[in-house]
Amino acid sequence: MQSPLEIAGDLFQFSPQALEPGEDMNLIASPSTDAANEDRARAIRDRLHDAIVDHRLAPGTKLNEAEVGALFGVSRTVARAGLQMLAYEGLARIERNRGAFVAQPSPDEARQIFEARRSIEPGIARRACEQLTAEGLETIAAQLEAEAAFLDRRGPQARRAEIKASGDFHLVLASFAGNPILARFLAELVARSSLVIALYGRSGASSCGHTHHGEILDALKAGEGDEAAHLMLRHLDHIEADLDLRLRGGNSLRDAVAPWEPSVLAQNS
Amino acid sequence: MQSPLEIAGDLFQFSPQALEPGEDMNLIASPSTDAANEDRARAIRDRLHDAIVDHRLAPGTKLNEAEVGALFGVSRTVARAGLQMLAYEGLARIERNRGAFVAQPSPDEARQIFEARRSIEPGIARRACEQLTAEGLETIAAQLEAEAAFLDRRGPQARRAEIKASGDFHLVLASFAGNPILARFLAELVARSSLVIALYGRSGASSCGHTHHGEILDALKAGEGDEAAHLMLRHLDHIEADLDLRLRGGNSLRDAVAPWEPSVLAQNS
DNA sequence: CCAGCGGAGATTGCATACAATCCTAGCATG
DNA sequence: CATGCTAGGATTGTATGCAATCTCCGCTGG
Repeated sequence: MQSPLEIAGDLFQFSPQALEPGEDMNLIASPSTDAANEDRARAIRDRLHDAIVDHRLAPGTKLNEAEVGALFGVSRTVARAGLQMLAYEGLARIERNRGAFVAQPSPDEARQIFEARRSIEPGIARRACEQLTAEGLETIAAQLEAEAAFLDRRGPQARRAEIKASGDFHLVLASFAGNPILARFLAELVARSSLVIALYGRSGASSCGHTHHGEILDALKAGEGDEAAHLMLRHLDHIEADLDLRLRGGNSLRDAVAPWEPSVLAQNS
Repeated sequence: MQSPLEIAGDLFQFSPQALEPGEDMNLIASPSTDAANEDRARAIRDRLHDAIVDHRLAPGTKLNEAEVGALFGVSRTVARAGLQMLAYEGLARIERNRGAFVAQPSPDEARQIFEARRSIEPGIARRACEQLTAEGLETIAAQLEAEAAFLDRRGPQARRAEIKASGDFHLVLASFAGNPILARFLAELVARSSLVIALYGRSGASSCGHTHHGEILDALKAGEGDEAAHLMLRHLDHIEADLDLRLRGGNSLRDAVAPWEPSVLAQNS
């Protein structure tokens, strides 16, 4: 029997970007950076992050410390650190004495995620518009093309790549707003949105999303920040409207009885 | 020689809330929650978090794993996990093979922090206004009184408590906006703001801040969400205007030469 | 047939040990 | 005096071991 992790692990091996048309303009990524230089926990987090965002790891999947460690050739200590990072970003949930699982955002959480995006992303679009250079516009346009390239393809691989590219559009845009902190918040929200879509997505909203992205880019080109912000808001509304957030029968009883969302507000002492 | 950590540790001992007038309505806090129930890493994070926000731990302070572990009676493993949490929230910075330090936000980061707050906090105020109940208003009013109580006192202890209470006002308000995710973002920003004030704060802006808080509460009482949002924006502008963000001579050459802000955008793979 | 129980196996929580790296101080050398 | 070099100690990075907890499955008794 092959574990879900190994399946996702396979995809790690023959580099997924081999099938990505325009993978190299992915600015958010650390191109040749020393990112994985010698931070193995972060490398694990990055791989799992991508696997989750790509829907190669389904919500609820158990992330076994020993297994993760074995997959990446490190001890449980390092694997654990990577999993804790994921948990902090809301992509995984760690239950004491039970381990880590890919997060399963509740409908409520899903609404919160999109509300948060509506709160910050129009402002990001507006600011990006103000500070955007010619090359910045090119970068965004390139990202859009990469996205488009996947629309014409068939198969689950292309679908996954399309979802990721669609999210990356938002991240690339945010990277030009000149505020790394907001960009990080958005990165978290986009990643979690991917989980939400995996759980509650209905149609291929992505295609509509792509046209929206094109319109936003046009507004940016025209230097119309307010219009870009407005379009972004509409775009987010549209994505959320395409979700089916009715509480469907939970898979496990444990989850149904779980007291609340795992202590999101228990922040301060 | 007594280490900075021990000094802060002393304050841990004779519970600082002993001198807080209205400490028990601190809703963000987990009152009797099982928070520290059996998550010792989180407990450490909470204590250090408070110590940093209270300015008991100065920016740049070394956070030695062994020392932290000894202070809390746990092994380095657990201490390390707590420090990693702090790092993820931007309250600490971890350098490979060098360890953890209380973060020292650069002027640029400081601007980003306040820009981010301006991005999300007016919306929070507006939403809180919509959803606010009578008891919610009371809770906020109580927080405001607690804040006021510190204004009349002298001494560094009261000053610290005042700063913390001032931040808590924003957090309590956010807790009524019905979006734990945004509340968590804001909690991070408020905590980092405290660091910024420690580094670049000029006057006792807090007193002005308190009158602003009062005006915001009035707007909330009147149900005028837009006014509350506007006041919030002005309030944030005011706080930031009271900072001296001129690049003052860096303490250490190492920091001055440090390549960039430690990989905030190196998020995705 | 089903609820209750118990023990084996699996998995996590944590402490500790060792290796790798860094920092410091002292000495030598120009 | 300034610079370079080299132990030695201190600190972090990682693996591993053990105890605590959970999960699962078969058993018993009703």
